[in-house]
Amino acid sequence: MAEIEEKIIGALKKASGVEDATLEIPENEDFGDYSSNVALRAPATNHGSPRESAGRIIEKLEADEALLEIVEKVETAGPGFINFWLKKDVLVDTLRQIDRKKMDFGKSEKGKGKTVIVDYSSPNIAKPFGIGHLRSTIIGQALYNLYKALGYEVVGDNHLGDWGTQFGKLVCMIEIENPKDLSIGTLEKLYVEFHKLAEADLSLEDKARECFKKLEGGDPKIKKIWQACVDVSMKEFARVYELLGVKIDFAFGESYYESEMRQMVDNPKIRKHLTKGEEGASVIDLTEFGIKTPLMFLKKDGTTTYAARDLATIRFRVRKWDPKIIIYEVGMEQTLHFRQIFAAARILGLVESKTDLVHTAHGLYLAPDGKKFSTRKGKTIKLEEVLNEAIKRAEKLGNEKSVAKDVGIGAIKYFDLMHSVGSDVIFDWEKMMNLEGNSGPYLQYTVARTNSVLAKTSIKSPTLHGKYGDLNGEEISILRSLIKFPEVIELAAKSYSPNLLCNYLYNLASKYNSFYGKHKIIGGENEDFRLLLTFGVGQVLKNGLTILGIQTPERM
RNA sequence: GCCCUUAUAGCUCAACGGAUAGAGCGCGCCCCUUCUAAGGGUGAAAUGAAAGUUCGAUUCUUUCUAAGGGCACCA
Repeated sequence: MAEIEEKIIGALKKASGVEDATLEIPENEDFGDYSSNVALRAPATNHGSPRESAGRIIEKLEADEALLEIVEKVETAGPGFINFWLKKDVLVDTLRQIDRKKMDFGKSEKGKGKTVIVDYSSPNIAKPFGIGHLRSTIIGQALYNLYKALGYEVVGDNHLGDWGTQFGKLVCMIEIENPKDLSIGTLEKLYVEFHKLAEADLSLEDKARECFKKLEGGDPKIKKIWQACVDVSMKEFARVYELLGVKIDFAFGESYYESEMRQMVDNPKIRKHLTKGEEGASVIDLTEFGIKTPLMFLKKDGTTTYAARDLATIRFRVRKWDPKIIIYEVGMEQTLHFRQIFAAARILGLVESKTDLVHTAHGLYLAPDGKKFSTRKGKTIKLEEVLNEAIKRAEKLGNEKSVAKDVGIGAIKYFDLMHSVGSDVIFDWEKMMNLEGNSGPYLQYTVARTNSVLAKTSIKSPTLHGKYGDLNGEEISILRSLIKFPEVIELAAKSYSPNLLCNYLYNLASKYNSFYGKHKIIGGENEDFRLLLTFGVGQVLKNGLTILGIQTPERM
C-alpha cells in the first residue's frame, strides 16, 4: 500500500542521501516486492561501483528498525539494484484490509476537493452510433470511474455534435428530397447522398452553409427540422447507452453554447485577438505556441466553427466547475484541433495555467484493410449490431439472458480497454467477441469461480483465525499482486491508461487460476487462509472490473 | 509539401530508461472419479534498418524505410 511504499522510500532517502529516490515494482518476482535503482543512478555522489554503493546503502537500511518492521530482507542484485522483500505478515494483512474495506479497497482520498471534467462519448446527431464512438464512450467512462476512485469530484459531459454545417447539409437534403419520415436511417442516407451529389454539384456545399447560417440566425422552420433530428438521434443513443450501461452526467452538446459564443464575439478582450484571415474568416494566430495553422473562429459568412464552440465550452466549464483537469476523450485524428484549442484558450485567457487540458487522442478502429471507416461514405459498423452479436454469442454458451448481456458487453468493453489508448485497433468480429483467454469473460469467470468456492463453505465471510502455516509460491505471488491494486489505480488514472488496470487484473486472475488448478482450497491445508485469499481475489477483481465499467455476474 | 502518431512472435496486442521482452488467438502435446475446463500445464516463435546519448535503450535523439491520421470555412 501507499504507506508501505512511503516508509521504504523514506528509509531509502535517509540511507542513500538521494533526495529523489524512487521505488519501482519489479516485473520479475525474483527481484522482490520493491526495487530501487538509487545506487545506479547517482554514481557521482557515491564512490566505487554501483554494487559497492548499493552494499553500503543496504548496511544502513539493515540498521533501520522501523524499516525492519515491514521488510524481511534487502539485497543487492544485477548491476546494483536494491531489492526489498516485504514481511509475510504485511502481505497477509492486505487480505484483512480487503475484508474490511470491501468495495472501497483501492479507493483513496488523493483527489479530495479537486474537480475533473471528462468530455467523452460525444456522438454526432443525425448519424448512427458507430463503432468509432465506442472507444470514447468506454475509455471515457473508465477514466471517469478511475478519478472518482481517487476521490476527485468528477463531472462527465457528453459533448454532443449537434451543431454546425452538417445540419445545413441535412436540411438541404430534406428540402430537396422531402422524405416522409425522419428516422436515423433516413438521416444517414441523406448525409451520404449529400456528399455524393456535392461531388458533382459544387454549389451544394455553399447551399448547406447558407442553411446553417439560417439555423444560427434562428430561422424557426429550420430550427424545427433540427430539433426533430436531435430528438430522433437521442432516442437512438439512449438505446445504445442502455445496452452499454453507461450514464453520463450531462449532455450539454455544442448547440448549448450559442449564447456563450455570441458573448465571446462581443467581448473586446477576446475580439482583439481575432484577425481577418486570407479569405475573410476570423482567425486566431497561434504562432507564439509554435502552431503554424491559425485557428478559425468564425467562417467568412460569420457563422461559428467547431473551434469556436469548443472554446466557448472551455469558458463555460471553467466558470461552472473550476476544474483541475479537463480530459477530452477524443480520437487522435483531432490532435491538431486540440493543440490549437488549448493554445487559443490560453491566449484568450479562458483558462488559467493551474488547469490542465488533456487530449487522450485514442487510436481508431480501422477496417480490416487497415483504413479508416468513413461516415461520409456510409461505411461504418453500427455499434448496436456489434453489441447484440456479442450478447448472442454469450447466450449460446448457455447463459441466461441477463448474464449473457453482462458477458457479451463485458467482452466488448474489455477488448476496447485492454489496448493502450494511443494505438489503432483493427476491427475484427472474432477478436472483439472473444470469450476466452485474455478477455472480459475470463475475468468475470474467475470472479464467478471465487463465488462458487466460497458458496461451498458454510462460512459467510471468511476470516483468518490465528496463525496460518507456510505459504506456497502461488499464494505469495497472489498476495503480492493484491497489495499493489491501489497503486495501479493511481497509475492508470494519472497516465490516462485504463489498459494498465486491465493488464493488472488479467495478471491477478491468471495467478489465481494457476493456484486454483494446483492446490485444494476447501479441505486443503491452510483452509482459512485460502478461503480468505479467494475472497480477496474475487473482491479486487470485482472492484477493478467495476471501475472499468464491467459487470460481474454472481454465476456463469 | 508541411505537421502528428505508429512499427515488437504467423495474427492481435503488452512492457514507469532497468535485470531472462510478457500475453491472447492460432499451431504441437498433456490434465475433468477433486472446489466452475469460459480453466490449468507444457513446447516452437518477435523489438522495421542504421547511427548516437547512457553503467544500461523496445523505451530518449537523428537519419532512412513503411503504414495511419491531419493541414482553415466537416466535426
